[in-house]
Amino acid sequence: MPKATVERLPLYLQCLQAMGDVESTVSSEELANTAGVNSANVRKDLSYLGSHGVRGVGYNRLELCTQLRRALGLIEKWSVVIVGVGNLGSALAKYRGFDASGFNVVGLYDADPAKLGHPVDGHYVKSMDDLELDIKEHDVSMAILTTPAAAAQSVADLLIEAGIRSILNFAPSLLKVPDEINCRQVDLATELQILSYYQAAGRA
Amino acid sequence: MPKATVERLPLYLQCLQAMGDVESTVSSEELANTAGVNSANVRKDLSYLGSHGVRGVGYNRLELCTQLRRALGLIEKWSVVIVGVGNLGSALAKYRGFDASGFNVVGLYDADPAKLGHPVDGHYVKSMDDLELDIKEHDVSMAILTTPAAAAQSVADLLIEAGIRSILNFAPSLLKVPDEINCRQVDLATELQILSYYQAAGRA
DNA sequence: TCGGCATCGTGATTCGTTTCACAAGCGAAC
DNA sequence: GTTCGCTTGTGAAACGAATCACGATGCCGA
Ligand SMILES: NC(=O)c1ccc[n+]([C@@H]2O[C@H](COP(=O)([O-])OP(=O)(O)OC[C@H]3O[C@@H](n4cnc5c(N)ncnc54)[C@H](O)[C@@H]3O)[C@@H](O)[C@H]2O)c1
Ligand SMILES: NC(=O)c1ccc[n+]([C@@H]2O[C@H](COP(=O)([O-])OP(=O)(O)OC[C@H]3O[C@@H](n4cnc5c(N)ncnc54)[C@H](O)[C@@H]3O)[C@@H](O)[C@H]2O)c1
Repeated sequence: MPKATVERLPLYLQCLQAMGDVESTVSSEELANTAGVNSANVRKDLSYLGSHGVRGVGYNRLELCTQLRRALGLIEKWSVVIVGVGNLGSALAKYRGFDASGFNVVGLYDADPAKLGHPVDGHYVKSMDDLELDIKEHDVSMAILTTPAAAAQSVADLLIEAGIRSILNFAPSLLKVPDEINCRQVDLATELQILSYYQAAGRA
Repeated sequence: MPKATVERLPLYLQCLQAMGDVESTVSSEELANTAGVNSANVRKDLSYLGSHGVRGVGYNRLELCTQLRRALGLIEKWSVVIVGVGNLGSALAKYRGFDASGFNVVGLYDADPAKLGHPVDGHYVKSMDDLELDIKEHDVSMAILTTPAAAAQSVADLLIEAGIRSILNFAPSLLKVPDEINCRQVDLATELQILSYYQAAGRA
């Protein structure tokens, strides 16, 4: 499946869920409008799911949701750990929306002894020493990385060593990871800088 | 300038800054390696800056930084407001890294009366009623939106009405904005779902 | 001063993605 | 049962971006 398609699937899912239960069927045109893309693009994307829409009618909304979830691997619930329980890490830990999307935060870890045992949203912050065993024991394969940039690479190495297969990294630091490890970078400063470009350019 | 290029410029800037002051000159190959892209791609990107590297030598690191900042519109410092001072909003408010990237948080706003006047990192949370005047008075043109999804669109309308030209939206809700408004979406659940796809697929 | 080497800048090429356009298919109405 | 209108699925075309390949060019050492 094309990379570009994969990156749109969550968007479709979100749009479909936001539609409420009123509509039982949805056309590519309709979905395209709410998602802000071209309707042919929607149809081509959905065709990769082996999805069978009904000509003249559209797609069954609930069935399509299920197919999207299956394609995204969201049928099973993923266990996730958060490493680096500072400002951002605790905000993420408190976020209720992950559950709804198919993820379950099972542990918070920090290197700072002052933070250990401190409760954050029902979880107690644990030591980095517990990380490896917890990951192996609970078969955790995803991690959210919110340490300072300087620590990010070494923590990532640790996580991979412990068996983590996917990392969502918020530290502004490019991680060097093996090919078989999935890694995505979320960089807020970068986003603002891109906005800055367009705003500065638009004014010129 | 191609969209794809614009989205890489902040990355280059970040890499160059991370190199420390040791190197005064850097080749496209070197930058490409640290940024994880192809060196021809780097050269083509930089050529849009009218940047003049020196054949046989490379680019002057500091000069290149300056050119990148200029191209991104980071010579001037942008004032930013944060609307929705909950978990995520306060984490962002406390973040020190924005200053370094060329942004200055000048105000925090929330609709919840219980939050008003509460101090977050030197700023007092203000009422939504103050928003419009503050934006106009201080010539603020960028906003970070961290309200619940249900409120996002109406808050965005308000911001645009008040004169905001760029919005960084964290709420999982597609904003409908006029063409001349720059808007970027950061959706953490989406990121995790994309990771989920690759992890589930890789295992198959 | 000159030659060789490293690296840039960029036309040509390849690749992936988006968009177009339309035949095929389905349901509803009569 | 037949017609009509709507929507899908998909080949073909257009587009944009990444990569290749190499000529042009500046530096440095002999
Ligand atoms: N806070 C934001 O809004 C924001 C915005 C953009 C980017 N970021 C990035 O996200 C990361 C976290 O930001 P923050 O504001 O939460 O910082 P923070 O300093 O509040 O939190 C970092 C946490 O990581 C822990 N830590 C440090 N080294 C560690 C290690 N080796 N192993 C485990 N834990 C370790 C610290 O004890 C601390 O609790 C940073 O890289 C920052 O650049 C944050
Ligand atoms: N916290 C996270 O880690 C996280 C992760 C992913 C996405 N998000 C999204 O970011 C947004 C904020 O998340 P959060 O966890 O900080 O939520 P939160 O509930 O802690 O904070 C939301 C804040 O917005 C304020 N608010 C509500 N309506 C408002 C309005 N009309 N005008 C101004 N302010 C208003 C509330 O008073 C509250 O302070 C949500 O849309 C959430 O889906 C958050």
